[in-house]
Amino acid sequence: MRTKEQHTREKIINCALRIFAKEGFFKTTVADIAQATGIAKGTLYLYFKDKASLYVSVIEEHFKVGIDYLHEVEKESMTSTKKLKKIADEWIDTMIQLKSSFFMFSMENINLSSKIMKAVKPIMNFRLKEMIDIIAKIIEQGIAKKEFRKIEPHVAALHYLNTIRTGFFVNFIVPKKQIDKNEILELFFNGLKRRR
Amino acid sequence: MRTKEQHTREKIINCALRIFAKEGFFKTTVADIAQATGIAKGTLYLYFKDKASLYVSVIEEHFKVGIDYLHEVEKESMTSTKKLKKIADEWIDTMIQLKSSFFMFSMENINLSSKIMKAVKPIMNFRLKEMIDIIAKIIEQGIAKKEFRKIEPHVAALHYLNTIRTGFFVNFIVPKKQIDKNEILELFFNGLKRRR
Amino acid sequence: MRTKEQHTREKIINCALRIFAKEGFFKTTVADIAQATGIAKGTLYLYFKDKASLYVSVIEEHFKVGIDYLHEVEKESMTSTKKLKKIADEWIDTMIQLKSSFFMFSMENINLSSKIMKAVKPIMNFRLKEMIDIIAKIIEQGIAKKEFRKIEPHVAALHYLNTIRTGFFVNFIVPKKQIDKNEILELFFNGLKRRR
Amino acid sequence: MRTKEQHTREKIINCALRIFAKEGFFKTTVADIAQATGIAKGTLYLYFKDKASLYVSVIEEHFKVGIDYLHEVEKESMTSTKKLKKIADEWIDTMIQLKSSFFMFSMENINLSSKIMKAVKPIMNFRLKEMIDIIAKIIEQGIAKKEFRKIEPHVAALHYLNTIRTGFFVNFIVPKKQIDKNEILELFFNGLKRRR
DNA sequence: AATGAATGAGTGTTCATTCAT
DNA sequence: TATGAATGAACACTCATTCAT
Repeated sequence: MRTKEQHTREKIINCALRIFAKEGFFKTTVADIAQATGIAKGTLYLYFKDKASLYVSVIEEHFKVGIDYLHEVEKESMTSTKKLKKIADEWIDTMIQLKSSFFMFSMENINLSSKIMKAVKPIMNFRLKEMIDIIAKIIEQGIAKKEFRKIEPHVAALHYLNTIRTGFFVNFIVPKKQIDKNEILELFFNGLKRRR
Repeated sequence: MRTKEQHTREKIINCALRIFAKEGFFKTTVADIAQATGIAKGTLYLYFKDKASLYVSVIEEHFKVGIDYLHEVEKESMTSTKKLKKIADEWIDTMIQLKSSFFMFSMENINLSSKIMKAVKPIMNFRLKEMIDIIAKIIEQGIAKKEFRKIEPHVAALHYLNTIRTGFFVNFIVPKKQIDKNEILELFFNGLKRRR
Repeated sequence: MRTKEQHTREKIINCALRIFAKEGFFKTTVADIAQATGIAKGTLYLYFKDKASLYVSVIEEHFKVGIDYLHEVEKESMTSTKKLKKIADEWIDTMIQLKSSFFMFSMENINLSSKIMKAVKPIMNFRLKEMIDIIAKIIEQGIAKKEFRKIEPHVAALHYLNTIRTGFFVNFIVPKKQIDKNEILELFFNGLKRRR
Repeated sequence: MRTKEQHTREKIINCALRIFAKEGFFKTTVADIAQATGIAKGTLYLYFKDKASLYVSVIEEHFKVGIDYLHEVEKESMTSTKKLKKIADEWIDTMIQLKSSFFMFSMENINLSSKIMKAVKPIMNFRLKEMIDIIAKIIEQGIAKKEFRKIEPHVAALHYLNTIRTGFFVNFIVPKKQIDKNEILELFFNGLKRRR
């Protein structure tokens, strides 16, 4: 059973996610988030110590959802290729909807020297490694089943995330609309294929 | 011949680049830039309308340098693979030095909805396309010479830029040196290779 | 018989006294007092209209205790000198324990122009006069019994309170530890003594 | 020659003194001080790090003026009694004008546990001791000249400062003019007198 | 052209107070 | 009676921008 408190907390995180994603940390005001959530500014501080903690919580939640999804798909009975396609499709769509690659692949900020980022960095790093591990596991299974050639699975996993990012940006940058994410994914899978 | 004005302008841009790269747009204060440049805050406004324009100028300059380098390498007589490796090496090193992937590959910000980004976006988009065109040209040459299989060169070019980005982040994310940029790049090139 | 209501009220006042004394009016939060009392913030408002009224009540109670004590000692059968010594000892100890000269002699705040102080001022004034009257009575008795020379008893009473204050502060300000309150009191009593 | 900067700084301190004295630290807003000084809020921060530093500066300045005055009077050729009377008269008048005993004798706050007071405390303590030393010196001279009996001069000095305070409060507490500052002071001096 | 003191709009955060339960 | 979540007014402080010199 969900208490009201948890509900409000989640509501704030969800609204904050959308705004942080669109505006970034600094342009986002606490007032914006409160208004979007339909609560008073002060109320937000009952749930989060300060703006930075909220940001960290949003990232943590966002990663959690992502990692849960990875686990879920990993357990399904499909070829590794299909699993990776499914995940990529889902995530690219999510990013398109949010209009932001946001945290999940926003490793940019990792180098910002501000206080906030110093707090976010270890969390992101830890979670990112978790993600990479799960993806690497899927890739290992694919190697075992001869779907892929023998490659270092962690390297391939990182490259996979990179490919998803490209799949998102292709919508904004490359003009011809006929290009779609499948073309980019094909590029990735080709790199993994066994040479005939 | 370079006037003093041009000299000051360039000096500001160079100092601003370093600070913007490290701190990001919002954390960077006009005072920081002025101090780093060794001029007064007010002076900065003689050269740039406002902080946002300075940011735009910094990006433009940064892209210009990048595009010039691309043109230069493109003209050299090497295999396309070697050209792309050379560029990737150079850029990853630059990013490591700046401790930031900064603009060049910071397509993230492209979706930020703030005023500044609205000004930056078309410029970045335009320049990014210019970059992609040159890289696509190199890839096309590779396809012609049977180095690469037949793929959409613009898509591959975007994927190439993302891969460079990943090659940079590997240093921060996966601390164990078992994964390095070359492994990531190799995976990318493999995706382009013809199947035997 | 004491109702539960009265009990809670008194408990709040006692806790508030300690906190107000240590932190002052503004640094003390209603939440602090509620927590120290072991009640909810809202409950406090069932007993006191607002923070200022609580403050006023605390002062009133504090004065009441002081005045009751004065009456009590006044009735005892001792020389006036002994009565005054007894009172001074008791009060200096209390202040040292509270680590604050607090209200009793904190006429400072009397000049603060804030709303709260406007409410507190007449109460403090009234009660202070009551105190001074009782002390003056003790002094008058001393004069009658030739313990003291003829002086205006109200003036002497005020000076007596002043002396107690000095007795407290001497602990914090004058470095040599060998000085104690008795030395200060001696200074006071000497002023009252008849010249031989 | 006084620079403009020094002038503004002093102006801020003077205005702040009046407001802090009347309202206390917490009720005083930075906006109030800025407005009274005739400058913008931001300008104030060019001269003082924050509200607390301004407060500290105000206290320091206030003590400086007081200590300078003590030194000045101490050097004059009068009896010690006359010196102490002169100082008391001057200070009580100043306090009446400021409508606040403010810092000089506001030893109350010395026990407040807030951050600000933690910064102020050592400064006040140090300056207070300086004051007490000068007054003690005057008292010692009085003892040497047989004006006063043998008493611990530092204790007497502290008591003297408290008496001045009382001399000020008499105006607020006992409205009927039957008690005035001179009566209180006389009582103090009597305590110092040698018994015939 | 260059300065840097002055500005004031904008923001994060606190906390006394209320009110539905 | 008691609660404590919710409120929002109030305030300290920052910083891009201006302008008199």
